Amino acid sequence: MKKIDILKKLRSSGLRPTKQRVEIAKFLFEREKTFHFTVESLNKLLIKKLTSKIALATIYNTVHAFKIAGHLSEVEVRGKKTYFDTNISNHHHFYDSETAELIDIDANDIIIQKIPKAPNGKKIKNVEVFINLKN
Amino acid sequence: MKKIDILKKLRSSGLRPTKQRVEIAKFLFEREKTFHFTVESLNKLLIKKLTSKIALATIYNTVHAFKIAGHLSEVEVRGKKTYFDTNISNHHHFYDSETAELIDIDANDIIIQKIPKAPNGKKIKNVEVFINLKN
DNA sequence: AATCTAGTTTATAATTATTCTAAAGTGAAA
DNA sequence: TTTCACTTTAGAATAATTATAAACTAGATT
Repeated sequence: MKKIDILKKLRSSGLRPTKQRVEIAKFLFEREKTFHFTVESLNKLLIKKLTSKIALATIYNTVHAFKIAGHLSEVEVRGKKTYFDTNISNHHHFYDSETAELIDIDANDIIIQKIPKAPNGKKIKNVEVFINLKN
Repeated sequence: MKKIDILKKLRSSGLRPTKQRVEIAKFLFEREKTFHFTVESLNKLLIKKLTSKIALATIYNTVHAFKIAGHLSEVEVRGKKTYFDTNISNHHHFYDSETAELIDIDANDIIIQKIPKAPNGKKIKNVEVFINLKN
């Protein structure tokens, strides 16, 4: 994803392309593979990469704004920190609690044959499968 | 579940049946249906039910001890608070984010046809399906 | 280009869930 | 009934996240 596309992405979702947002967006979206992170891990990586520091609160704000805009998804993992994923397509996860690491599973690699009806007036928003790993 | 069984349950898992543990165990396990709760919600309910207050730290300790002993399971829901479930059999959940409510899904009500192999030297510990609901 | 302004960033304080601490209390073995 | 390892307790500490409010800035308006 090129700089011009980063700007487009931000503007089209109503986010003013500030210096900080552009830096974070470049870091997150200019990559081939999907990327899993927490705000803390992202902060550390940004400190290494950038010369000027971005305030932690800004990273929280930005990640949240990207999530609202649909550019990031939040992953259903229990634990202290919240995980985010640059893969916003419908998919599933392995979770290795030893290493606190997430691995994407393509939606096509899991087929659910039988599923219950949603209760009383509710609808199914999405189905997420979690495969917890051990050694 | 009767009082004598509560005592057995505690003793057999190496937990000294103190006044507080017995009260909490009675509250949690003397019921027909499975029960979902957070430490906060449990605390509020216990305050209503009991005459003497149990320290919040004790509720944390006890719930944790019950979980280690296998009498409770911790549910994988993203969010600030940790959810526990008196249903310790292998099963799945609906999650209604509007009401922050969990509903059990019997393991037999979901059949997974295809599942990927665990990565490099890892094994599958368990598979948990989450069905997120909307209105 | 200078001005303006709503939206943004920032440092720091506040909040919230949870864990830690260490002193006082207690089940149950001897 | 004495003893002691295990528990409970109140309150402090920790850690992730959110709120605050002052300073800053992208981009529209003049």
